[in-house]
Amino acid sequence: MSGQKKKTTIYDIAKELNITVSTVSRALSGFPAISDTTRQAVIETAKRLNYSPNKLASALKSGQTHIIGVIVPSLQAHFFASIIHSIEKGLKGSGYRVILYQSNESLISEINGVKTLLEAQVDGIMASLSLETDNVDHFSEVIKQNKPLILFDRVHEKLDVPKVILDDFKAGYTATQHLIDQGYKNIAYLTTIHQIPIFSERLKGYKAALADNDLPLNEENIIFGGLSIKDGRFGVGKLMRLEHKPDAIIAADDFTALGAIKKLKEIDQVPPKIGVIGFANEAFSAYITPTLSTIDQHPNQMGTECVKLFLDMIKDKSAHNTSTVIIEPSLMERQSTLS
Amino acid sequence: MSGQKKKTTIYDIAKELNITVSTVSRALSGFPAISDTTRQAVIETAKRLNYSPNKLASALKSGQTHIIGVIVPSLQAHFFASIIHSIEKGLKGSGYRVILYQSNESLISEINGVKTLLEAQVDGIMASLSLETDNVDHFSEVIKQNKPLILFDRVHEKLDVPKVILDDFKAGYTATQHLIDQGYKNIAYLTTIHQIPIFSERLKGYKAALADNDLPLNEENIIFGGLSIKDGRFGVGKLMRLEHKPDAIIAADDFTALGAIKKLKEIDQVPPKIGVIGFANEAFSAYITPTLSTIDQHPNQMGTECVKLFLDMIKDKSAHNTSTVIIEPSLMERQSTLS
DNA sequence: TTGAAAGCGCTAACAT
DNA sequence: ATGTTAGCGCTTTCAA
Repeated sequence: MSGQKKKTTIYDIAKELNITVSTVSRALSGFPAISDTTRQAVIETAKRLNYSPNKLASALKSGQTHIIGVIVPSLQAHFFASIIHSIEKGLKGSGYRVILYQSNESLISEINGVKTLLEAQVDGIMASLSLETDNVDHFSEVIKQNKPLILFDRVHEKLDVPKVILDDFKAGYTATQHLIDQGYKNIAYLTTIHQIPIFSERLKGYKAALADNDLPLNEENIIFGGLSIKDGRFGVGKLMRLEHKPDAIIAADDFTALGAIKKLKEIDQVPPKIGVIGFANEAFSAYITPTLSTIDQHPNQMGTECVKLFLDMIKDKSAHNTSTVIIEPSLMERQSTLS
Repeated sequence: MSGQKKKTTIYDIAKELNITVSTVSRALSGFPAISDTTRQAVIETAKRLNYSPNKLASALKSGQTHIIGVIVPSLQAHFFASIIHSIEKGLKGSGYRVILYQSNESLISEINGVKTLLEAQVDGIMASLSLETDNVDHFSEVIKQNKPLILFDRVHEKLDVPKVILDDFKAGYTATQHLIDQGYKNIAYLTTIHQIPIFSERLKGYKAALADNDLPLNEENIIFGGLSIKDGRFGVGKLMRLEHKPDAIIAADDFTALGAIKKLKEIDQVPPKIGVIGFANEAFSAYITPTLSTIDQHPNQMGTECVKLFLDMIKDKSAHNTSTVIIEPSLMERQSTLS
């Protein structure tokens, strides 16, 4: 049974044509100093023998896999799925491929991801950190191996590498100013307990906007919890028990905002009666009722910039690139804040 | 400059301990006939020298990469993101990893994907076909190489391999029967022009349910177009121009259903006035207004079954496994059909 | 323009 | 329990 034919290698092609493997290798890889006849013969024979190159062998020898490892917290968030999409699109034609790793918002899993990708000999890594990531030592090996490392969206100051981020301060400021412009005066804020920059920057923007508009900052209005539909409901529950109830709510992501809206509808405070705005412009945000105002984070632009940075770094390995690309957030005005 | 230290290999460890690489290799891979002292020394030295195995070399030698290639049409659909998630979860602890490839619903891209994955020497492939895929010759090489190939959701009859699918006939039947039970009598159907089984099976289910309930089948009611929000709006537009307007609409996926709902709202026929039901239970379906009735396709169960099949096939390569796992669809009754 | 040969890092049969 | 050695399939230097 079985008798599984061995796969065709360049040796088979060489033997078939009475030439050596080096010639075959050159012909196949577009080496210039090869006669046209030889090249044609090789290509024709390769096709005839159904040859498929073993990239493993080639990578082992050349030290380049042409694979980029990308680590994201989760594919379930449309935002990250979009970034991946634009990274792949941007890489088209460059010869580089992506291999994905989901950390599932877990630090341990992220550490494992870096290890796995490094063992797979990726040529570089792009990563967006998990919510749990407070320490980034696991990335130092990437830098030590002199492989391009690029951080996007969820970054860490301790890592001196190129980054692509949103202007999160501005995002928070814009959301807050928008609510104020709509006439809301007592604005609450639902965010995560995790100390990661994008969220604390947004919060800073919120505080700055309040101050710039001479509105008091009420610490009770800031709820530190999780980010999810459930947490949104829970947060609203907490806020509604306050003596001085807020008239608008900023949620640190759209899922939390969605939960907030659902709860508000139940207690008959349907937005924009109480205003709600989120972050990320998730897939559902334009379709719920009321439609959800939010801050678009331009994932496609982020992906494109990551690719640009990566290709630059590959081209000039020596240049210690630590540029930070900052993407401008956009306000999406929808029904949930239109008072 | 640079002076980039070369990476530690098992040779470095061997030299350090005055033993040979084979001993090191054995110690590291858990080979039994190794003295405890040696093993300890090797492990300790490996850690000290910051050794990281080169899986490429190991894979080249052993012929096994322990990587599975997974091809999906798109990560933007929550359904596929969920399947990926459960595949990764199911693989945990098995030593296998996933590398992802998005076909973006393009046949050419899918062909390329198979080629790329094969060149990367994956140990097997799991795939869900693109809408354009009417010919599956590009998978024959996978079979020829005797590598496990598993199809899920979007399958093809010409491929005699294990499959994990939804009972799509039943899904279509259930959706239709549900509408009939709710009192709808003239049910339209928005689907894709692409001839792929899941959609034609659903349509068959629809026709069967009509017949079983002695309702006439009106061919005008079946619109063949694309699947997207835009197509949903467009489909409704077409239907509303019919002499005998339908009182309910089945859309072949939730995105199309969403488009239909948006259009219906604009023309003041808000569901459930005209009933709407979709397929896939996408992330937004429970949150739009009205909430969208749909058929849940149990992506997590699908992923789990794919993993089971794969591990079975790896265990027993000789057994020609062609079992088809059929997942039962579940009706999600929501507001859009509650008359 | 082509060939010969070394070697990327690892595994595993065969020896001892 | 450990050592020796021959590759896995490919690239690339050096030589012709």
